[in-house]
Amino acid sequence: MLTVGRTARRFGLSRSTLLYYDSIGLLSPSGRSSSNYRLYSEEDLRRLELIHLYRAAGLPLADIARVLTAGRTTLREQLETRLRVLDDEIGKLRSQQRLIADLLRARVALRRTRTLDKATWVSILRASGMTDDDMRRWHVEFERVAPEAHRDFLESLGLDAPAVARIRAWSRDDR
Amino acid sequence: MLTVGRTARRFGLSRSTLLYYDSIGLLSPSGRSSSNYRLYSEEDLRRLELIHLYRAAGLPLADIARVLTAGRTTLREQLETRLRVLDDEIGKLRSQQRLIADLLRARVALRRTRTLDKATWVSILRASGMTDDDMRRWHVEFERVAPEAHRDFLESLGLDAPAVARIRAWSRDDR
DNA sequence: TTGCTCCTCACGTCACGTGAGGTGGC
DNA sequence: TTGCTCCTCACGTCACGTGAGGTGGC
Repeated sequence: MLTVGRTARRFGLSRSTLLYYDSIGLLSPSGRSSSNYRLYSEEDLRRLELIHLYRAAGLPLADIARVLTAGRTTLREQLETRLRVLDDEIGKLRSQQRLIADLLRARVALRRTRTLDKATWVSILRASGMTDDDMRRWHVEFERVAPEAHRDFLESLGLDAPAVARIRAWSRDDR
Repeated sequence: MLTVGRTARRFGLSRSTLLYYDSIGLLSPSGRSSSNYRLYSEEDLRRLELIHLYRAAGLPLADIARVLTAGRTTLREQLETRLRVLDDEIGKLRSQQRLIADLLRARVALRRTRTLDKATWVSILRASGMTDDDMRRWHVEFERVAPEAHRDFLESLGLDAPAVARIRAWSRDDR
């Protein structure tokens, strides 16, 4: 029977983590000492071992609780779901990386040319998740609310007068 | 001058996001209508554009606030820092993926052999970040507190009696 | 007596989302 | 009058970390 501190140290966890697990009912030590200290049994430790393992896989505590009471099928499902979520999360972080790379490169370009070019701008928007439709809506709104600023912006991208005019007309087009 | 809802829609943000930015002083609309509606000016929108961009790069709002008042050097630093943090985060998620892959493969193996083998177990522990020292400490504690369970566990990994005895002796060795 | 570990609240975190209850504008 | 948008609180989220104030054990 181990106290909180010892149990925590053995698993490389903090005491407050174990207190938290107790408070949410995920892992309540099966005993208490005469002085009301939490005492973790071998079975508690086996349970904690599993919790620790699934946490290392990034499963939320609520899912872990479910897995521990339900069977292997649930575990497999949760792990497969987590695998997909991880793919997603990594994808998002990757796009943040690409965006930052673009921004840093754009700043280098900006040092040379004093301005962003259209390709860089568009790539930045795309990297942040903007679709063609989003961009269209963005132009339309920009043109509708602040046409001068819109023109100013388009020119700042290095577009020539006809190109600016074309985009603005397209932005005013209904639908 | 745009209201909150319109501004939010234009940027694909939620109203509550803008209310939050206002509450923490990151972006306070420069005007209010007669009926106390928030009114965002063109300058506000330009500021929001930058905030949105940096958020898409994953910068925390506190850092964005700093970047907006400080200069390009700060921006560059923050972006480079963020790039390193992203490397780290992606690395962690990748190791979670590897761990899950191991767990799923282990379950397949388990279906065939009714047990985990040592290599799989060790790879799982490694994937979850355990070092040799951690493992050694783990064995020592296990042996110290629950020698029978320790033996049981070692045997469950498919180790033969001499191997189990060797590991247990090593676990009792001082230091 | 001095540390060390333990106990139980209770608040803070980060970036919002979600009501609750109520008031203007078309 | 009916929607729609707006307003200001205030609480919830996720997994803990960090005191605050106090009590056992070696």
